Amino acid sequence: MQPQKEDQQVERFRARCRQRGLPFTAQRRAAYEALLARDDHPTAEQVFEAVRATLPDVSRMTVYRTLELLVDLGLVHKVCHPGKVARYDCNLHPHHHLVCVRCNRLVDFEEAAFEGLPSPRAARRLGFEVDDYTVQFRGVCADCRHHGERRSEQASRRR
Amino acid sequence: MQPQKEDQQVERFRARCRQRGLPFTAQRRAAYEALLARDDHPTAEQVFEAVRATLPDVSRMTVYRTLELLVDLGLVHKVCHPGKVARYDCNLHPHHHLVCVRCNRLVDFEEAAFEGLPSPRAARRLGFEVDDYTVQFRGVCADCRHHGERRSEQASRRR
DNA sequence: CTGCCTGCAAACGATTTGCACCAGC
DNA sequence: GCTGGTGCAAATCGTTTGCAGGCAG
Repeated sequence: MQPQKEDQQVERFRARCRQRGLPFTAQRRAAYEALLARDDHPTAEQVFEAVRATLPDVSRMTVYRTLELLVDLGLVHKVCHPGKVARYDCNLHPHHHLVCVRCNRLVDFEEAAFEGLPSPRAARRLGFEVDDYTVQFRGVCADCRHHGERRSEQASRRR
Repeated sequence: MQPQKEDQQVERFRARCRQRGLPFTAQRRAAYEALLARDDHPTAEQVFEAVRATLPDVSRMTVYRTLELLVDLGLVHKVCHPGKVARYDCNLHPHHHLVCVRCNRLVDFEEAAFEGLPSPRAARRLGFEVDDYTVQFRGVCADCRHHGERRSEQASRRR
């Protein structure tokens, strides 16, 4: 992600905090920046490790709470995936997922063919107000097809 | 789900166990039947409670293990959702999801408009072999729009 | 008979909660 | 100064593991 784009996003975070009357602290800034610096879907623990590089005394708890705040503010998505540890994604661009049913790996991709799907009628009927969508393709990744790899939490790696 | 359909599915489970040289036990049968009896996405704990009705001495562990076995055999899907407890789905029909970003509720729906999407080119490139897909619509459910409900594990209720 | 299954109890690991202190605004 | 944030430690809760005895094939 380009540096100026990141700054812009941090600014938006600051603004949203203001709007809600919430303090914009150094810890919050650092947590969001750490997340923006990655293009995968880190766990809270991974973000915590990254924030430590800047703020050695930060508490794991603050990172957990900040990530939830970001989700609340709509600046970050909690990734839907079959593992059990929460994973966060700062990429709000519409994009899709390949999920390996063997090892739970989750890989992003964008493809024009899946842009512009209509909002489902069922959503109206069920009272849902739809914001966006993601297509999840279930399958088996290359590694698992070759070796017989088993389920693991190493769901998403660097690109 | 119609009773004869269920029987058929249980038979398939038995056959798959045979194929793999695994015993087909009363506990395994009961766990699968309990799952088939529901049309939502129960947690292991919920399945455990249901199995108890039939087999009062069953262990929670056996249920956990059976559910994983079913996933392995491809008879059950582990649902991708933003909560932390595992949820299982015996409905292998292609269907889609509405996910509430506030309360994490997850609702199934089928709609013709989303049938027959092409297999993504990106999958080939990334070495994925795609079996099927689900479209996940992110949004806010009726309850959350009206009351200010907060995130909870009560992600999926009965239909 | 043998291997896998079962049930139990203890271990684990991610996340949450309660609380005293501190810092933005 | 007041409100909410932070960091710590303890608690929670779903899930996993190790193991002794039991059952399906």
